[in-house]
Amino acid sequence: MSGKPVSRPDAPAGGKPREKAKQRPSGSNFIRAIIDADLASGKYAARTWGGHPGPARVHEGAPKDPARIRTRFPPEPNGYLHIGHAKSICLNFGLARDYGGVCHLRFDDTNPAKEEQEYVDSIIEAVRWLGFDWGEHLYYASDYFDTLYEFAELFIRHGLAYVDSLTAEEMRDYRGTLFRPGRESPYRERPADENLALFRRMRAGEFPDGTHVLRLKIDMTSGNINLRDPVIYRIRHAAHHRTGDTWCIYPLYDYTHCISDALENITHSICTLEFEDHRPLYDWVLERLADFGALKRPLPQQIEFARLNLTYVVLSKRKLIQLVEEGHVDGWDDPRMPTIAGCRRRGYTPEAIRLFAERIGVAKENSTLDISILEECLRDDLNERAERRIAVLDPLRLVIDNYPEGAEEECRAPNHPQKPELGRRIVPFSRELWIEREDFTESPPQGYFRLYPGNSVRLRYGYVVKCTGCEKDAQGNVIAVHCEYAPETKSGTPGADKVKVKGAIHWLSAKHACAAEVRLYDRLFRVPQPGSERDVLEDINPGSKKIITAQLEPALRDAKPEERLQFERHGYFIADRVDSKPGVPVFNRAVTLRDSWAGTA
RNA sequence: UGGGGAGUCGCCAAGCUGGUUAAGGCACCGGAUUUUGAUUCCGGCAUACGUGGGUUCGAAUCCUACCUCCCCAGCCA
Repeated sequence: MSGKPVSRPDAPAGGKPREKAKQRPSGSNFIRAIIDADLASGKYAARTWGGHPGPARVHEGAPKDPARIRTRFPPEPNGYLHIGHAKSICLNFGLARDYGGVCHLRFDDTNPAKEEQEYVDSIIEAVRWLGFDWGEHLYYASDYFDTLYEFAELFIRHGLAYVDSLTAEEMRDYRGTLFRPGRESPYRERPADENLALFRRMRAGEFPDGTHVLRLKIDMTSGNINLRDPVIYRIRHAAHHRTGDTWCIYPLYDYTHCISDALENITHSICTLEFEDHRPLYDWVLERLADFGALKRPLPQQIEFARLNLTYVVLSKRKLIQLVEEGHVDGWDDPRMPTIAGCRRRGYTPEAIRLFAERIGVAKENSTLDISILEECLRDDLNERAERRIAVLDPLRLVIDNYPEGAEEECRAPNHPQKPELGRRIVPFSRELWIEREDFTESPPQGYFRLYPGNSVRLRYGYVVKCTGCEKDAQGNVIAVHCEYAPETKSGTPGADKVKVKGAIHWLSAKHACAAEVRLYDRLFRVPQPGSERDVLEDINPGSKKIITAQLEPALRDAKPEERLQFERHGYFIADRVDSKPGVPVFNRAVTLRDSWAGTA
């Protein structure tokens, strides 16, 4: 697989003069500090077993080398992955890579009502596309249903779990509030054998949904509500995408996740901040199981970090689903969507997303990053790699009056200005060209150095031309610009540079150019915090997608699907992987070039 | 009226076993190169670490009080 490691930021990349001060671990973060300490203390050195030694069978995929650092990325297959998940993926897989460990991909599929195979498939594709490889370590929480069940009986036998028959509403009432302790359920003191019998009947399908649950017996007065006898099993007569109708009781997250981690010998279980309150429960379950002899120490430890927030996008699953289902976007992979699939189709590279994850760091402070940081990462990556091409997005006819009619010639344009090894291609030149409408004006603003009557510019890779005037239609719209060229200024010929001009514009021979569909994408939302002031739908940017017919240079006709190119002076574009046909590419604009000229727009 | 977290430059983020000129990135501002107003390059950019006290020769780092923000009352994850 293409698990090409991203170079660490503190790895001297090309000997840049960055190591002037004393070398600091710029990639350091609090999680690495924890791992470093665990490694230094030899916490995992003694681990030699290949799975838990409890009453349940050892999971067949149990890691063979448990002493290594082991992380996991544990999505619930109930939606598409987005850029926020990418942060977690890069973190978990990155840690494993840097510490010579492994990272598991585990589907947290304990709620059959929400989960689907389609999501499993899309998640696998997304993680792979990002460039990460879990090797043999693809797991499902549902792989552990048998073990989880056996452990539950263990809790019951030890008097630490009981079947509660309160209704959901009653249970909420008994739970208390944030400020008031809860009360114990009247069913709390059911004898173990009765609980066991009831639990088995729950499993056997004798009860309808919602009639009973299995709860851990911890502390109804705890200030931490997660410890007020959390429910660990509920009855759900629903088919599961993997286990079908085998089960009608399903374990809940808090109970499942920690045990799954332990069964896989995860060393560091990294999750987001909102689970901080759950850590005591995570530890409680595992400690008891270790006490029972069902698990061995050292146990995995949960570590929380701040999830990613980005301006101008929404990342909540609910809102994303709404955008798709109500048709505000063209599906999960709409190039304006912050999903991994959307980023891919927009033209993002896995490298750019990994670079982004590296740049933003990891900490526990809630923060919102500006989307421009992501965009800049794409530019950084594509600037290096994307070949340059010419496209005129808003064509205006330019006639070179002193150029022979019917004549044509070839101009050579390098594929990359800094990388001659990438070669060059031919761009035909003739008397009538397409130029960008915004590259001509009759009344130039201060500092404008493109075409206007009397001014000269260089036609990139071609000649210097001097504007002589323009033609207008009845409404006064400019329909053609006229100019005269200086034959001695052709690029690549001796003395071509003698004439100095400030501006250089791109152009295409009208006769040779081909028309193509180009989609200009902009931010999906027009405000930094969509939905914060009004309904999120009202914050949608009505101009987030513009479809135009642009003129392309001949070489662009053969662009392969997903080929990424820079359209000079415009930005980076990708040949759409879905809609491009052989010889008829359709391009998506991934991101514009930076433009420091204030006169633009 | 409970429990759990976080506050370092415009945005992220190191440092936090006390002693550094308080890393780095992004943004921004200069200037140089440039046939992309791109890229690249060079330079600048926190006497300041939520606030007030305290300990100390010395505190972003320790103590203390306070302020602000975030999360938690699913048989979701």
